[in-house]
Amino acid sequence: MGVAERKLRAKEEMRHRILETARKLFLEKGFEHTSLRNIAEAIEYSPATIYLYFKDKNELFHALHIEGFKMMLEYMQPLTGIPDPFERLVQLSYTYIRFARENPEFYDLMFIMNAPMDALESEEKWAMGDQTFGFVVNLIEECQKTGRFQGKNAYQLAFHCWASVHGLVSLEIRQRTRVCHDEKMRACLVEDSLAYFIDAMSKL
Amino acid sequence: MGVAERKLRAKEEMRHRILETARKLFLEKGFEHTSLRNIAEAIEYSPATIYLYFKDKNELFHALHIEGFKMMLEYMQPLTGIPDPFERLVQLSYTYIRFARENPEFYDLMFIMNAPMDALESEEKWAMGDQTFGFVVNLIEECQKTGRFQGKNAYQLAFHCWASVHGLVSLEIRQRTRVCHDEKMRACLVEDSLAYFIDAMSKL
DNA sequence: GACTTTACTAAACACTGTTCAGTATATTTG
DNA sequence: CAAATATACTGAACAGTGTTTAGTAAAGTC
Repeated sequence: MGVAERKLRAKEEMRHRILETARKLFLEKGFEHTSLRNIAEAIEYSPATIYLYFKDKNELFHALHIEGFKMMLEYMQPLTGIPDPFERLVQLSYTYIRFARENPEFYDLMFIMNAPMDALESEEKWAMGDQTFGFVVNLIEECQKTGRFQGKNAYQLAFHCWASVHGLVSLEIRQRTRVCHDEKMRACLVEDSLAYFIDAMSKL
Repeated sequence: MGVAERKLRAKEEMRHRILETARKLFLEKGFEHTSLRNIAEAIEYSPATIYLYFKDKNELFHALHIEGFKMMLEYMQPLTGIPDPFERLVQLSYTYIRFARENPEFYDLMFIMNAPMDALESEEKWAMGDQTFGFVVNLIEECQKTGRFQGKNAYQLAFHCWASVHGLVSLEIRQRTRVCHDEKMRACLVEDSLAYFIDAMSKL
């Protein structure tokens, strides 16, 4: 019964091809300016075909949402080599910002846009986000083992870290750093603010 | 020549009417789900009429963008009564969060969405944002007069404050606080994180 | 009363996401 | 092998979007 398997493989391949093309177009022209018809044209199929592989545009978004988290986890991988957990936390902040800057469209999709959140009612879909957040929680807990952050809730503190760095990154991505007219200062606005945050964490 | 004046008044009134209706619909159904045709129908005019008063949808957005900042400044007004500048800064954070929670659609438009930013190439359009940001910068400078934040750049520090609070608020608005499954903890995630921030500022 | 300006609109254009009847091909069955 | 069925795909349509333009009817000016 090799036929059924071949068909299944072809089906998955097609799904993959749609996803690859979607990602390419999204990164080229941004999410707002990429339509299903654009993607369909790129893969040389009719728009209706996409609906045979994805429920709707949101499901396509969500698939990329997951891809984004996988990418981010790859960014985080090298950090496991750093022995001191607090230094690992510091480097995590830098890596997070680097990920956001190198993949602004993905960052947008993962943490700013609300479109892919609509479909995220079912629990299991949160798996990737949970895993990434869990990464931070673990890090905080390891810091606590070395005597840091005593008596603090690890989840609470992880959220605090996330929000602090996200605040910087999201303002930059959405061009709100322009309130600072001095171009030289604007260039290091995020870095300097991050330094304040890290300093505060070290004193916590 | 009262005719020209009356016409001008009527023109402004119409502009106002469109804006009021747009705001009402935006707040009712959200930005994504409000079209120019919806607005046109509500004011009982043709969609094309709106284009006689606003260059395009972005200009309409931008007008509401300004309204949002005016609202926000009103929220901030009572704070001037607080004598201690640091306490004023603390209360500013609370007020900022309250504004965001009471007017999530406006907050979205002002600080998260990128649609209205497209049109914001010309300098003068930044006036309202500048004024609000200036409010924070002044506050930091007043704190410095009482001995706080010595040797720090006021603009830099103001951005840090803004980003810290924005990080919290934007994650909440875009439903990313859901990574925390414990409902009880989720309820005070933002407040507790803000407490960390304020504590850090007091020690700076 | 004729001329011009103003305010407005119907209709179209080029898009968007989405659905569905229909078709051509591939596979299974008698 | 031929007939029946299942699969993969599409053209065309639907209902919506922002935007433009030609044309109209009323108001104001001379």
